[in-house]
Amino acid sequence: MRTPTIDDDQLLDRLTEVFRVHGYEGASLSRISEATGLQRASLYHRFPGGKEEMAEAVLRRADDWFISHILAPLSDDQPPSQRVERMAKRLAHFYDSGEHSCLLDSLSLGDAEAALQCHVEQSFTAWLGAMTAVARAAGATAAVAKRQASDALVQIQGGLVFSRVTGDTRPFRRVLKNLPELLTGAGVKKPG
Amino acid sequence: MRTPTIDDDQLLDRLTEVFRVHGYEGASLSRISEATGLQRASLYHRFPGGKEEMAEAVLRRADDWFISHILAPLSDDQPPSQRVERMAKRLAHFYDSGEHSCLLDSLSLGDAEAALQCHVEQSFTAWLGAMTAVARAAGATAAVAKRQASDALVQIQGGLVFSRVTGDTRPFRRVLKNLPELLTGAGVKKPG
DNA sequence: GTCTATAGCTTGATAGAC
DNA sequence: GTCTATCAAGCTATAGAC
Repeated sequence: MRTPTIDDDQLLDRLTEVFRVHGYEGASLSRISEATGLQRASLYHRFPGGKEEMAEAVLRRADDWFISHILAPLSDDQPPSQRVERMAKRLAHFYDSGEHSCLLDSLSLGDAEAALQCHVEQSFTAWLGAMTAVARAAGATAAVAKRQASDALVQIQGGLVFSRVTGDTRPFRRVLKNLPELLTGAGVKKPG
Repeated sequence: MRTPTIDDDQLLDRLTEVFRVHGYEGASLSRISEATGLQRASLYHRFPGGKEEMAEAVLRRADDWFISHILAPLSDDQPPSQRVERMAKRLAHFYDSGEHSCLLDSLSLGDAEAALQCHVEQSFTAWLGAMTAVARAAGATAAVAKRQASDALVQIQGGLVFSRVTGDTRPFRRVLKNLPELLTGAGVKKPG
């Protein structure tokens, strides 16, 4: 390389934030260039497919992180309620306690390319499936588990919308706290 | 007028849909022109302030409808649970059972003008206030009522996001059905 | 692997005819 | 009150130097 440059991880971090905050259409190359410190042509060197490839790369990496840190631990051998508690804790980190909106939500609005929208839907479905499985493991029937998982995703996404519009993250944090009960029927264990 | 033209109500209908589906940035004048059948210059004749004035007009009309049809009836003299049931029924119509996303959500993303974002937040707050009041009327303390209203709004918005991403409107419809219990503690009355 | 420069198109907005 | 024609600015994308 000729001059020092930003590494892939940092680059994807910055890209993720731009897409998350501005959505697909709002994430203009000017904004991306400003956020990453790279000129247009450099961005096209890293992502020959242009803006859509950038969004796909961002989604793919978010998926990887989400699957390994949040979904996979949902099916280990601990008690279901503890698995959900851990998911809630990691979701709190992932969304910065509600300060961050959801990339899937941002990219689902409006006019992202069809392939992107499809990817978003699949990520959503994977999340739903993992939560359904843990609800089943906690003893729910298939139908009830599916309903509980949908309700959980509804409340998580709604909490994030609420935070974005009002700036008040308390409802989102309340949702996370109530996730174990919602998904496994297990109330929070009070010591003593 | 020289030639027949679209009336204000129809025009605002079309505009509302474009902003709802595409968000503020995605609602380009080309799309608006196509959706309304009016050329750019004609749109500027109706809305001298341009795109921002169009969005403001759309928001203002949505507010009017929402306040008179949904919020005002929340504070009449019927039993609280019946007021909420009526709100749920009208929300089902307003959002076409979840097929329509929320204008407030769409306009809150990304880079709508600051004045718009402020308007969106105020509409959200008015809705919260009306639901808080009906929860109080049902006997909740101020703190509990506020929490219930926030939870209701979280679930409504989350249900709409869920519908938009997955195309499955069932969770949203379930949210509406459960609103009376959530806001007033009244289960659905089973006849007999 | 970055940069400058620019092509070609779309955007939001205006001017002026009818 | 609509239209055609146009503007300057912004957009995505590319060419080519270093």
